[in-house]
Amino acid sequence: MQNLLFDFIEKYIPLTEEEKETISSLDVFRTVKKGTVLLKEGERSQVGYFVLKGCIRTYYIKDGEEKTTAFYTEMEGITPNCVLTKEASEFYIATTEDSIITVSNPDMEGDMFGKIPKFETMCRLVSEELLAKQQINFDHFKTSSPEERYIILQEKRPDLLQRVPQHQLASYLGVKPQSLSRLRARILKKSKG
Amino acid sequence: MQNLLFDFIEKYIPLTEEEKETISSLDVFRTVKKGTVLLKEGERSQVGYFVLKGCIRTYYIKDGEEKTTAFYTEMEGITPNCVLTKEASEFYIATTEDSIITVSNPDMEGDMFGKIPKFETMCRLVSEELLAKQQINFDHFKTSSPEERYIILQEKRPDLLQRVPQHQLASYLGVKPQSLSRLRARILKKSKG
DNA sequence: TCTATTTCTTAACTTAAGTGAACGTTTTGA
DNA sequence: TCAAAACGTTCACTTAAGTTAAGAAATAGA
Repeated sequence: MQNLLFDFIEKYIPLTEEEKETISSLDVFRTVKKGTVLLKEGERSQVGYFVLKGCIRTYYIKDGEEKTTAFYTEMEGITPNCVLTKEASEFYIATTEDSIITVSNPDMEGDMFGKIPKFETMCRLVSEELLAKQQINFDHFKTSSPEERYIILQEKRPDLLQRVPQHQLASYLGVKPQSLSRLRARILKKSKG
Repeated sequence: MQNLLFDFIEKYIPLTEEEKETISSLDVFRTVKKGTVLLKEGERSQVGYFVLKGCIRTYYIKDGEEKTTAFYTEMEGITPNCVLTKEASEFYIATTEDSIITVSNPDMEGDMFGKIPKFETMCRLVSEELLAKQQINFDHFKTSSPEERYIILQEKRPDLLQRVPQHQLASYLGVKPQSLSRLRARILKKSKG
């Protein structure tokens, strides 16, 4: 499992065996059961997550309803806004499957930056890359209809359609579950002719 | 004008006079007339922008129509995805006002990281912060109606409503210009009672 | 295993956004 | 300065999403 993490890091920077030891010694791996809530609205968490296996999602509760806004699967991670702002979190984080994740906090990051300076370079590169990707994602979302978004999701992350409940997908696509059902029926009908 | 840039950087890291000299020597400031296209779809640009004064926007051309997806005003910046991926840009960047901006490329960044190591820390912090903010923004967009988005924009970035054409705002809010007109009329009617 | 709960789909109705067109206003550039 | 283009609003009509409700299917827990 550690190798998955090293592989990810080594896409950005080379690691010596010694450095791998240093990372291993941090003991960041956690096994988490499906449905576990990792962060609640209102909490002031100081930890970020990285998914090695499984899936976690972020969601809001608005007017008593869950609104799922993001899914993080293998080799994706999230540092909740509240870690940076030190304010109460606006959203929840929970696993949607039994998962293996890493849990880290700013102190550990600081440690790492001291021991492996390249590590900060990696974090910068990852952030910059995610920021740019995220912007493109948002752009596509704004310029597409729900139906187009669904079709694009089918192409880009087909696994999500299988592994995640429809009602969570719906808010991810910016519509109500009923609209997602309808929209899927519409697409199916079109493809049949 | 340079002081604006130093003030921004010093929110993240302290700068000595010598370091300020180093930054100044890079000669990154540009004065740009309203409507200037800084990046075109299909180009493989290697530069990022940071707005000191004025406003720039990113837009796509889809089905022959301009779709504006983001505005960057004072003390905001963008590194287009194509700089990182080295692929052709999907979008355009243009000024919406006469502006003063900085223009930088990865080589200059590398230079700076060598001369002022703290500079990389700042870039990491800025990216991390933007990424988290961006995520929250996207979340709010997904979980709101166009009308709610407009009202929130009125509160959060009232200047945009004044300084930017309606049809550009419309796609920024995820609707057609006609819908924005209608939606504004609807809000006005409600507030009058 | 069997029940209770959650999830997904369908349907009828309401509301709002998309579309195409018209028209007055503003901006722009020759 | 003046004509052409771009812009913003309104309207009538179409299409799709929100809402409320019901029922079937899947899931989870006792």
